[in-house]
Amino acid sequence: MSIAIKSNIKESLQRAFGVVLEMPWESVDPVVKKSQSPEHGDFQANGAMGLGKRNKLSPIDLAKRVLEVVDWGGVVDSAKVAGPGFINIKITNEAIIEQLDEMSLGDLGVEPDPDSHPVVIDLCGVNVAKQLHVGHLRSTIIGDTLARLHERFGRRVFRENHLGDWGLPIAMVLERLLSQNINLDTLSLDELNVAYKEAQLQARDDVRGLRSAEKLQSGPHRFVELEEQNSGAIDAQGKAKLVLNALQHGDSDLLNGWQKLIDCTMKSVFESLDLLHVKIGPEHSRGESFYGDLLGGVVSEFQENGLAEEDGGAIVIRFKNRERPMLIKKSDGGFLYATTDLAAIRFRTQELCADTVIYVVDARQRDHFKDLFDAARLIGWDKTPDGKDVDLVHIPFGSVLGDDKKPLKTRSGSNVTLQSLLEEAIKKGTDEVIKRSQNPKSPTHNMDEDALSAIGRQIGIGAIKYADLSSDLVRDYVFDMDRMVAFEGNTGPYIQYAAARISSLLQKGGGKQKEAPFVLGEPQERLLALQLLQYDSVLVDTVKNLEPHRLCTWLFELTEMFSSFYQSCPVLKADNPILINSRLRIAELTGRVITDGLDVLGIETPEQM
RNA sequence: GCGCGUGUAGCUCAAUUGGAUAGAGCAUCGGCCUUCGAAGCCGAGGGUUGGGGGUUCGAGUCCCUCCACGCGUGCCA
Repeated sequence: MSIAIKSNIKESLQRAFGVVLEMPWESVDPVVKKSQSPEHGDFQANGAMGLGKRNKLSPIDLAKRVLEVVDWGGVVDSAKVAGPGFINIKITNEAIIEQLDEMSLGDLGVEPDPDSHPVVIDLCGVNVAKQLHVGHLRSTIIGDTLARLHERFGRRVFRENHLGDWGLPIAMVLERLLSQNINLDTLSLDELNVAYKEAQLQARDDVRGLRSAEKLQSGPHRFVELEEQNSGAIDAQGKAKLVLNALQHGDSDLLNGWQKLIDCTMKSVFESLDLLHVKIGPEHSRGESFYGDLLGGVVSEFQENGLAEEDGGAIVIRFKNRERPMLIKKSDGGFLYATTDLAAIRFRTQELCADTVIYVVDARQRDHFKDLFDAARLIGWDKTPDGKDVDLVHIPFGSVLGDDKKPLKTRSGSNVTLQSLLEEAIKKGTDEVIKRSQNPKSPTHNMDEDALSAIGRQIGIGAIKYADLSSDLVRDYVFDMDRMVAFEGNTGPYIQYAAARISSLLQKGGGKQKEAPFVLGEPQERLLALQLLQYDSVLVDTVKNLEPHRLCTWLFELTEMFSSFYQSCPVLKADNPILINSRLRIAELTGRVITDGLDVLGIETPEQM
């Protein structure tokens, strides 16, 4: 793969630097990178500058001497010293073709990760009794993409949907529904949600508390349920606490009702998740209730190890380098959200034995996860039972904003439900597909309505997901449906479109060209080939940094290069059969890579659109 | 107050982790459908990278400082 070419170049240079500098070659880093622009060759080595300075040599002289002794092993066409000591390297077409061949015959150059420990990804974060809204969008699709990315390398992944399914808020809504004699079997999520809000209001006695609660935006449960924060409403809360207490002691009637609330919520949630084309189902639900019985043990484990202390009746964990402690037990004996997360991190690292635990949660939870991870390190849950170090990672993504640059809301000020958002995107996608199918020259011309709307869904959803994943995750972004579904430029549909053109081309061209020799005559062919060879290293780079936008940017570049190639290099109408077959095979490989890459992003690739 | 984050073209965003002339997409302007899908291609203009200092062969990137905005900050989740 490109890795092979790049690592060959790197090793050749290491040995050459080693000879010139009279030092062990393994310790030399020639800093080999892909060149930014073709005029600087295919690869460049920047190591001569730093090495020259450290060894009191002129970087340019050093680079020149290195080039005098280097043995490239046949992959390099030319190498020149430029500027202050860059080495610009152009590789031979033969080397590109050889790697391309290998990539095409194998698994696109992707090498499996041998790590057998599972990866845990905490994502989605549904709250029982609430619809999914735009706040859940990012956690869900980023998390699913990171899961797919690891799975692409053969890793085992646990998608953990850490449901907000336990605690006082749930007890409150259950208490209210029961006291109103509402039939839980026929309950809709809308009704449940209304009851939830009413229960919140009932439990709140001061207007200021209500206002401040309304100002809070929505998102995954772990940072949104502050609506409970209030000082009064003793009565309603008192009743709810009785219900909670009975629940915790296993009252079977109440547990039965509680389960119905969950079923009601999740039925609707899974409909939305299905539309979103993410692999999250009932088997991924492991909510707060799962950890309910473990909380007391977690607290005492910290206490027994001298890592937690009593303070004003509460139990806190203190950290050396900061004032803020982590509260893990309230003075009234209750446990907190942090306690549940500690139980979860223990389960994930000690029971599931994951060596990577990734929390895809809003950036506002930074402090919480810093505390959580430090606490886990204090007690040793940063190692698996078999002694492997665990990567504990928080992916702090930014908020979704409306065009007023404030957290996205409807005109009436309520939260935008995910379902309505998805439906709008699907409608736009479908309208566009139908419009284009009117054209008799379009391959979609004779398709029936169902087929067209299936494609419209893939396009609309793809547009939303690509828009979300294609920029740096930590930044807030403005949700602009029109821009996302504009389908031009750096968008999901632009990439899908290229793949659709490729499948048409292959259909007309009579199928795949498995063994056809590659010919790289035109510059567009060469550029496309070099880009294709980077697929594996881009995936590695993306998973290493957990930054899906790297893959997006690369796929967009690949698509641009293909479009440019396709414009200037006739395929089926090329001069001779060798060229035709070569270009068909390049197109086919490009199509496979686009489909594979989009799949990692959780985006479908329609055959026609 | 303290902590964290963000600031790049009119707008939305990149920048291979310190590399060469800061790149794309929208929008604007100009070309290309009588050859494989124009959701496309080719080209043009557009920048004091929030300001100021510093580190070095080299800084959007690292350090200091100031500014603007956002978020968080002990018994909520």
